[in-house]
Amino acid sequence: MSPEKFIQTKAAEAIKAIYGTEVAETSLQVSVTRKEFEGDYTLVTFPLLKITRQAPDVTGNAIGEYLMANCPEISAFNSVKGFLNLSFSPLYWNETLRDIAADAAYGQLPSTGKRIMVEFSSPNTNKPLHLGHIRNNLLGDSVSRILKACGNDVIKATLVNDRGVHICKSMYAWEKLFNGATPESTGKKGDHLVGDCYVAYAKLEKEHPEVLDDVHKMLVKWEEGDPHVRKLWTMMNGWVFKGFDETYKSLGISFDKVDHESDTYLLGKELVQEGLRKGVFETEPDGSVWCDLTADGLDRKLVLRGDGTSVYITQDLGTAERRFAQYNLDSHVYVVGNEQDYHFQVLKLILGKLGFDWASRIYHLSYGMVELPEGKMKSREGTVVDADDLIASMEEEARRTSEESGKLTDLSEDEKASLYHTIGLGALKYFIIKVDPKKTMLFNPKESIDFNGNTGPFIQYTHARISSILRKASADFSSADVMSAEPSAKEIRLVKLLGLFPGKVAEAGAALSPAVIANYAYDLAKEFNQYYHDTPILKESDEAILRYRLVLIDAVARVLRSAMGLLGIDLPERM
RNA sequence: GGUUCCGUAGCUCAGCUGGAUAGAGCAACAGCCUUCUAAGCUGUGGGUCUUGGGUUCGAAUCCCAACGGAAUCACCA
Repeated sequence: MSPEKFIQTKAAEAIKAIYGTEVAETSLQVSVTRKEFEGDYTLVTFPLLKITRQAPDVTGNAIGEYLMANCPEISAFNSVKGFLNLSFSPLYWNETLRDIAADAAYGQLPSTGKRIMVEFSSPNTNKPLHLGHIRNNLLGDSVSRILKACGNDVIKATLVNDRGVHICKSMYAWEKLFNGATPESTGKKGDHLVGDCYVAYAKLEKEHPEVLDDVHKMLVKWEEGDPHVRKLWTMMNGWVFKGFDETYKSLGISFDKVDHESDTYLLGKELVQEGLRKGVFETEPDGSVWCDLTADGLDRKLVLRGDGTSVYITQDLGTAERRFAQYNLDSHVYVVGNEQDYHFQVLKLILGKLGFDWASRIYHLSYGMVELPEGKMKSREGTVVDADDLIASMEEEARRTSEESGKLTDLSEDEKASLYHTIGLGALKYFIIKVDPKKTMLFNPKESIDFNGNTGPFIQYTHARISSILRKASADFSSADVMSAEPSAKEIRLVKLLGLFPGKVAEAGAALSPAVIANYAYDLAKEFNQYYHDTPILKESDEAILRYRLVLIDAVARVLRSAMGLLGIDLPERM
């Protein structure tokens, strides 16, 4: 039971005993006591004054005394204005630490029996991944891990946008301008080569607008299955997939289910027919089909063109229906930028009108754009921050910092390279994920991502410190008894923070916000560093105290690993 | 113009399911390495929480309005 819940339960008892009034436990407000005051948790008594009809102090003291007398876990209290500050006894914190230490899966919440699909990444195959995609990928990957930790069965899915006019543009430019260049012949990563084609096309179209007609003809040929166009398409997409695989691997991201739009773009047409039968949609004289959403405060939305071909939302309707049926989903999270807020609003509405009860369990994790100091990133103006370049520069930064410290000279080159990757990626991931997803965030390429302060490497470093102590510790603490310990104030603060972890996991899952976990991990690491600074852990002659400390810092390391693991960030043993 | 989101220290961000004197990091300045890893720790300065109303014992937090910024309202995806 969490400390908050414990106090709520006991305080409700107290109020019933003293004032004879039943209050709902959940209506009692309990928060962590502010640093300036004595105590661990605080019951806000202002709202109770109507019941007690007494001054705040009197009310606080009355409840405090009852709790002191009836709960061995409560060791002290003080009442300041409308705040009743309660201190837990060492017994309580020792129990908490013991339970955490004994729970190998601490932070993993009980199964909900629910299955959730998380769709993210969903790249276009006409250009390499950039910083905006990184935010999407990291959010999707992390939310998937968090929802899993919340006890759900999670399916990570992506829908590769591998067809359409934009893809044909790259193909057209390659045929006209690239003289048969291949990734092998140029030494370029496939996705970058195709990206170059796309940029070259944009330039070409500016000078010769008529080429767009040729591109449209190419798209028609693709749809007809023209062997030449299909062959070109398969080859160039192959290059891109290979490039993407490398980037995904480097980011540590994978999918359980990969859909391709070339397979799904015809889905949804039957749903349109069904919608017409149900009277949800209406046909215009030109044969186009619409959904009237004006009653919902939106516009009319096209769902099928006059020529019978699909639009974007048609296949999204169809894909959603297929996925819910095929995987028996309880809900579906789409990680897509906030520029598509309107699209998902419409998607949910239409699915609801079609009678799918799961429409209300579609969540759009809408995240803000990553902007540069000059403003938005634009592919055509060459102002995008390339994902591969960024990862490489982070690794380089990690190498520089590490070599300056000179601590790791005994590692092999492979071990070093792997470590720099871990640290560089940790810096990058944490930098992006610590920000509330829905906020637009700023990235300044001129100031490289920091390795000091509230950063990934700070937390990694904290873990490396703990690992170092545990390596040096000779005492065996695996079966240490912590129940008789008398923890210091700093130690209690650490235990208290450790106790918050499962609640943070639940909170992050409910809000679909990995930032909650990132901020928690930082708080814990910061608290540990303070403890580390003024407590020489190993220089303790009392074996019992030493073992208590080792159990404590081992638990801190474990929770840091779990928390950062939810963000997809590895913590090294040394750095 | 309609809708949605955002506005907190010089900069980047927490806090937002209402609670005590609004917190971190970076940058600046001043300290701490013969002591378990200084990617660390301690301290100083820095705020009309965009503005104005309202609800409340109590508002950065909830409601309304204004201002500023972003996105969107495609037979693009």
